Amino acid sequence: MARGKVQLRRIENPVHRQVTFCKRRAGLLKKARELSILCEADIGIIIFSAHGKLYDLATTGTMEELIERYKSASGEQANACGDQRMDPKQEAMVLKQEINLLQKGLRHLTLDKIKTHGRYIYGNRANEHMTVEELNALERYLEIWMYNIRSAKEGMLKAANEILQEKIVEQNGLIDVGMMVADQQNGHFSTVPLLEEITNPLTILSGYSTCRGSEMGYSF
Amino acid sequence: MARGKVQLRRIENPVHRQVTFCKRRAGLLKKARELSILCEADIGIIIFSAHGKLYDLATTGTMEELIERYKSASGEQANACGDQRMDPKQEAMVLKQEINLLQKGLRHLTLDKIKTHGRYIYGNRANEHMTVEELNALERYLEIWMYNIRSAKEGMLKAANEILQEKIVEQNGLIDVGMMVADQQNGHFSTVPLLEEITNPLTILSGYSTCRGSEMGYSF
DNA sequence: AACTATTCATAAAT
DNA sequence: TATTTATGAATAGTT
Repeated sequence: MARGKVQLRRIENPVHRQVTFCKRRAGLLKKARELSILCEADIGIIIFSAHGKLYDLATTGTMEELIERYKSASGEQANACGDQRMDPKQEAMVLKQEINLLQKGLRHLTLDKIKTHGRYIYGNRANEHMTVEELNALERYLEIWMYNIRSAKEGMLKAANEILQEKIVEQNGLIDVGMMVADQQNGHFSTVPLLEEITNPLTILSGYSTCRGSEMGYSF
Repeated sequence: MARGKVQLRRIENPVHRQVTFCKRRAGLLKKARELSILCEADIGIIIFSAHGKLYDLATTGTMEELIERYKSASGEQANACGDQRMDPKQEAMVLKQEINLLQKGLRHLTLDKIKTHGRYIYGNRANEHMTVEELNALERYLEIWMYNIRSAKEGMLKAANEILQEKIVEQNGLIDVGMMVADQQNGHFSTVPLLEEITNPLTILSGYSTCRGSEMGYSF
């Protein structure tokens, strides 16, 4: 809104994103309070930050009361599970099959947990069984998935390290490193290693590559 | 805001009040959507007009899910993780959330594969991003899942072996053992650990707890 | 519903 | 993190 039009997509720079989150969150809550006063509306707002922190507002009474009111007010329509999904492409087919597999596995797992109270007992499972074929397909799938998850985390860590490096180079000195870290972090980077430890960011993650399931033969 | 500063009190004129309610309500929801996109926040808004009409918005999943998440996030007090199971309704919620997480991860993975043709490139992803929190949750989930899959397969192998033993005792000879194993496995059991290696299944996972990202202190 | 004149919100800089 | 400022957005009052 100021100093340049804003693009409606995720702000990549984590510092900018955090600052914007604070400002706009405050703005949103202010608008909600105004609306509630000007027009006699009862408003509840729930905000989870990307880190999972909760911010909320209830302009009348408590959030719980608003939630109850919401449930009775909204629960009047058909309770049909609106699983509105996905692209009308042929890719949807593949996705659906994958989801089916995942959901079958999920039921499998969940039932296991319930039935055994945390202790796994083979053969004491509910009536839905997966074939060895399905288990193997799922296992292969999860391995790929896991690998990608760890790659994603690695990528994020690398990106964070690059940002840190830039900042450090910018300042051309180490005196302020501690301050910079504190400044950058907004409370989140406090445990990032110091420069000499992250010259090669990948080394931080070296532990991952040695315990990555798909590369060990087996895995876990 | 325009043509005169607004007083922060109930608008007396009912027509003005209604018009303002419409305009500002739209503005509030727009702001919420923007914030959710720009900063990867999950936002739920409940608005009751003065006459009790409900307007709502959930930027992620359903309002019910956000409410459940709100309850677990705000009521972090007495919910001491006694594994005593919740009511079926709540349990369904948890299940839904798990499925959502899985599906989000699934889209994430699928898009990655498409976009990069097998090579992972951080930052070149489609518009759906997962937070590190979500990635960690998913990773933990997949680890458990994978463990159970392998336990299941192990159980099957054990059962197969028992059948084998019976057969052997029956026939009082060893000639057919190799065939039986090959038949059971369908070529997929080759990487399953042998029984003595997994007497205590938890040890299989012990390596992970030391290299799991969420326990390394990096929180973004 | 449109249209402005204003005020407001806020991105970037400090 | 707080303040400042230039600028885009939201919107009150009008048509």
